[in-house]
Parts: sequence; structure tokens; C-alpha cells
Amino acid sequence: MNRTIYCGLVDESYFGQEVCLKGWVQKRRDLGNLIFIDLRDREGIVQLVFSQEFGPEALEVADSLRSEYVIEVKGKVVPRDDDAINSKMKTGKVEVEIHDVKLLNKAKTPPFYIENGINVSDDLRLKYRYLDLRRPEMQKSLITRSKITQAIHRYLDENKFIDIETPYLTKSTPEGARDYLVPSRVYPGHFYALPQSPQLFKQLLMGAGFDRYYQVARCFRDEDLRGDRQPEFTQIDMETSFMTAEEIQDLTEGLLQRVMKETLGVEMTLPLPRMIWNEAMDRYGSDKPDIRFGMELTDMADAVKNVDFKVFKTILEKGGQVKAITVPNGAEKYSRKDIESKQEYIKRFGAMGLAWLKVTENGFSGPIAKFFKNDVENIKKAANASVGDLILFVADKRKVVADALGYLRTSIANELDMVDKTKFAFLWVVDWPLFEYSEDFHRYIAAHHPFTMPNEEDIDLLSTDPHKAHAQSYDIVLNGYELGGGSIRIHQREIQEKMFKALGFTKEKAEDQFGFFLDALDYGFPPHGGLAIGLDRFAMLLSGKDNIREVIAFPKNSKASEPLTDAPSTVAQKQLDELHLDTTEE
RNA sequence: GGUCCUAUGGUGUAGGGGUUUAUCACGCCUGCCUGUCACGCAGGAGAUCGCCGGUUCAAAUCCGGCUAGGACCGCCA
Repeated sequence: MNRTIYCGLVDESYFGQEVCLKGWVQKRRDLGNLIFIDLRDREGIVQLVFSQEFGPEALEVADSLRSEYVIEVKGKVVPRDDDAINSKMKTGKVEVEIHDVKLLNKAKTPPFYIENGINVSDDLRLKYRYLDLRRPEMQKSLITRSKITQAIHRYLDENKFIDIETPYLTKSTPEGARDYLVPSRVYPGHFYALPQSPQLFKQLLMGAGFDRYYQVARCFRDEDLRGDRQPEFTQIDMETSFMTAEEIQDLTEGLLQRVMKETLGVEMTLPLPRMIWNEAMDRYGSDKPDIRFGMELTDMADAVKNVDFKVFKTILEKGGQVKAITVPNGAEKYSRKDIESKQEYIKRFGAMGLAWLKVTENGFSGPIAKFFKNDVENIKKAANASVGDLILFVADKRKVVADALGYLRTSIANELDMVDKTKFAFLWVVDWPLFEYSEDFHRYIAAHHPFTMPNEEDIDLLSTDPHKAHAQSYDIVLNGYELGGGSIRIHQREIQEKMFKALGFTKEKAEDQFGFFLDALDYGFPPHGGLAIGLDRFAMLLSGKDNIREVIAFPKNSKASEPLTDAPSTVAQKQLDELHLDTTEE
């Protein structure tokens, strides 16, 4: 018999009706000659009642049912007595009197409860992922993810975007992240690479005249994992021809607005705020600031430059920064010990120490307060601090100051519950530096990627002072996460060649790696630009999770392995032979 | 590549050299129970304390190594 309806959707409109339900036994409550069973499917849970009067045989079967058994039942939907209504359940006003039950499959006792908020290791959850995914919150997260992609497909289709697939087996490029390599059987010693993103292909599609392209594209990067990073992840990849950066941003805002509306019912006001990269770094110490709370960084150089405190003086003389954040009412909340543990933490960003002052009725307190006796008002004013506040100073190179104070700002805001968790704070960060210096390679590398268009007025800097150049690039930030990013691309060979040169490529190397692309630019390539949104992070944030594993059906663990299938694994010698591969022991 | 943390019945935990026959809760099994929904009641089973080695009269407990997992730095154009 066909299923009449999902368990979670049985309501008053079914009163008196005969229904057939199929699902998993959530819980059996056996009162002897009366048995209640909660039956679960993807839409929720409904209570089944078994007793002699509804079906003696069904009652007998119900006696043998256990958690996670799969059953099919037939019965009548009835209202519950007033005193039996369960207001905690969506289906709490109804129950189904069962006269017929069929056992479809038995189940072992699962290693953890199939319910929300379980407290077990991720390792165990991943090993039994098919059970983990039965849990309502996991179903909800993956359904939210599906709603997001569906809303995106609709919006981009309505806006004349064409969905085009690009290859997964492609050419390795040394720039950027480490590639996942796939050995070629046909060409000994040759390898494909899995794409880090479809970047060049989508640009070529612009060259081909498709004008608006998009793809829900899997990307692969062989780098170490984090809570918001998996070796394979999904991007909403877009590219358009003939549009300015602002036009692309507007179009993207429309997309985000649509997604927020259709998945969470949240209305979003446009346009979104835009902040230049420099300002984000200065005010928040981050290129992806969480603007749901204040506690911004303040420059303390002027206020402390005449103070006889050697640490600050030396740093300022060497051209470094002295900046601070002021923790509202932080003097009481943070003990000396708490602050010392923060100091310990920020050492990993290269900070030498963490100076602090507590603002009291009569000046400052704290180990270094004595140095600032004569500058209390100045410093309070510069830090915008009042009695009861805690001022945290970091003095160092710009990057260290930004990293350390940026971290302190967000960690303290979370500890003091200053973050409005119901908010979705989107923000564009624009005008990024084109290059950054790599300590590893001892040269400049592309901050975004080598195809990013410099600002028009900075093009000449490519040959003279590349590090001063800024880019026509933009990141979309949500609640302190980099949600996506894009740029206007270079569409003229001459500029692209200058770019490669600035990156330290020889002509031969540029030709070898990207010759096919340079050639393409010769054949009437349109101006173009685009953007990619990290779908996993987006789904994570809209599901209120703090790890993208929660919105990926079968993710890798933090060591890049998959406990369920036990990948990666060794392979047969024959396979290696076919691929002309030899392996060495560690 | 580096730093830090964790490992005890199915699950989550207590115990930090000998009062241990290893604590508690949930789960599981058996029986009883017609209005439960954290059902209740009575009883029961279930652990070579991650692995290897060392210290010691004695190690779940202390030390070292290994393995597995987690967080972070580097890395992630």
C-alpha cells in the first residue's frame, strides 16, 4: 500500500481518516496491553497507539519492535483527549490507532541516539554517518542546503545565467593551493589535477560569448583542514561579461536577498555596506570583519608617543603600531589570570605581549599603570574608555597588531555575549591589495589570483611598484566569515603578461603554464568578471552551525580521511603498475 | 612542518599509586503494567581502563613511545 503522508505532517485535517505510514521506530513506550510508538520519518514524529481494541495482532507485533526498526502501519488518525495532548510536539494533538503493522526491517541498537543535541565524538558520528544523518537537525541542515541551491538556480536562471559544467580532470598549476593529482594511465608520468576552482574555464566561457555563466562546482585543495575548510568543497561559481564590479555586486546582492528570503524568510535591505580593505584592517583587524558588534580597534600612537614606556616607544620608533580595544565593563570580568591566558594565545600570531589597563575611579590599575599616570585623560579619550572598562594594547608590526587584536575582539565579544546571534551581517570588502609578499617564496604572490584586474590607475604600478597596486576585487563577508569573493579579470594579453612578470614568471614559464589562456585573450576577449560563493559556509551560517561538516553529507575528518569508507586507502599493485606509479615508505 | 588537548561497558562520564569486586546516568535484555510521551516498577547482562614499554612490592592512576581523534599556528592564489 502507498504511503498516505509523512509522519511529521499528520494533523487535524486527517481526523477520522485511514492512513498508511512508513518510518523508523523512535521510541516504544510499553504499558502492557497498551503500547505507544513514536514513528519517525524525514518530516517528523507521530504517535502510534496499539491495543487489543484496534488490532490484537498489531499489538503483538508492537511488543517486539525496537528502536530504529523500519515499519509500515495502517490505522486511523484520531484526536487525543485533552489531557493527553503533548504541546511539545508538532503532531501532539493527534495520534494514529493502528490495526495493521508490517515489519520491513530490524535494526541493531544504534551506537548513539537518533536525536538532536547528541554528545558523542565526531569520529563516531562520521563512522556511522548514515545514522547521524537520520537525526532531525542533520536532515534540517541538508534540506536548508538544498533550498539554498534551488533558490540560486532559480535566481540565476531568471537572470539569464547559463549553467555549464567544467572538467574535473584538468591541468595542474603551481600557483595557489596544493593540487590533488590524478595519474594518467595513458601518458606515463603525466598527471591531471583536480580543479582548485573553475577559474580559467569560466573565463574562457566568457571568451566564448556565453556572457553569463554559473555552476554549482566542486573544488579541490590539498591543504590542511579547519572547521570551515574541507579538501573538497562547493562553490556557486559565476562569471559575467561587460559588467562593472558594482554591477556584479548588485546582482550578487539580489541573489543573497533571494536566498535569505526563500530559506529563512529573512528580509534583507539592500544595498549592503561596502568597506575598503584598508579600513577593515584598521578598524577590525580583519579582512572579513564581524560587524554585529563594535569594540573596534583604535590607534593609540598619538596618545602614548610621549609616555615613558619603553615597549611602546621602541615599536613606534621602528615604524610599528600601537593599537587597542576597549572592553566595556571588562575590568571586573577579566582577571589578571584571564588576560595572561589571552596573552599566551596571541603569541601564536607573533605578538610579544599584551599590555592592559583597567580604568578606575582614580586613574588606571594594572602592572603598567604607573607609566601612564600623567596621561589618563588622553588615553581614555583615544580609547573611548570609561570607568570599569578594560583597555587591551598590542604594539607590533601592522599584521601582528591586526591579527592579535582582531582575534581578541571576536573572542571577547563571544565570551561576553556581545554578538547578536540572530543577525545576518553582510558586508562587501573591496579594493584589496593586488599582491602580498610571501616569506616562503621570497617574492610577491597574487593576493587573489593572477587574473585579477588592477585598478585602472594602478596598471602602471605593475612594472614599477607592484606591491602598491590595488585590485578590482571584492569579498562578500557574513558574520566574520569570508562567504565569497571575486573580481574584474584581466582581458587584455598585454596586462596579463605584465601581471605574470610582476609575479616573477619568466616568459617561458608563463607560456608553458598559461600559454593557452594568453592565446585566447588574442581573439577578441570581452571585459569580464565574476564571483564565487562558498556554498558550504553559506549553508553552515544559515543553519546556525559552526563547522561545515554539519552541512556536508559525507565530509572528511580533520585529518582529511573519511572514517565511514576509510578513504584514502592503499590500492592493488596492479593498479599502481597500470598507472606507472611506484610508492616509497615514509 | 609545529604547539596544545583528549582516550575508562554501546554512549556520556567518576575515579589521579593499594579501601575497586572500577562510579553514576542513559541505553540494552527479562518480567509486570490500558493513557504514555525523559512512562513507571522489579530484576539482569555488559569494561582484559586505546596499544607497547618503563618505574614500583603494587599502575586505569606516574613516566616514555606509538596509534587514533580534536583545537590552533603555518598552509588555504
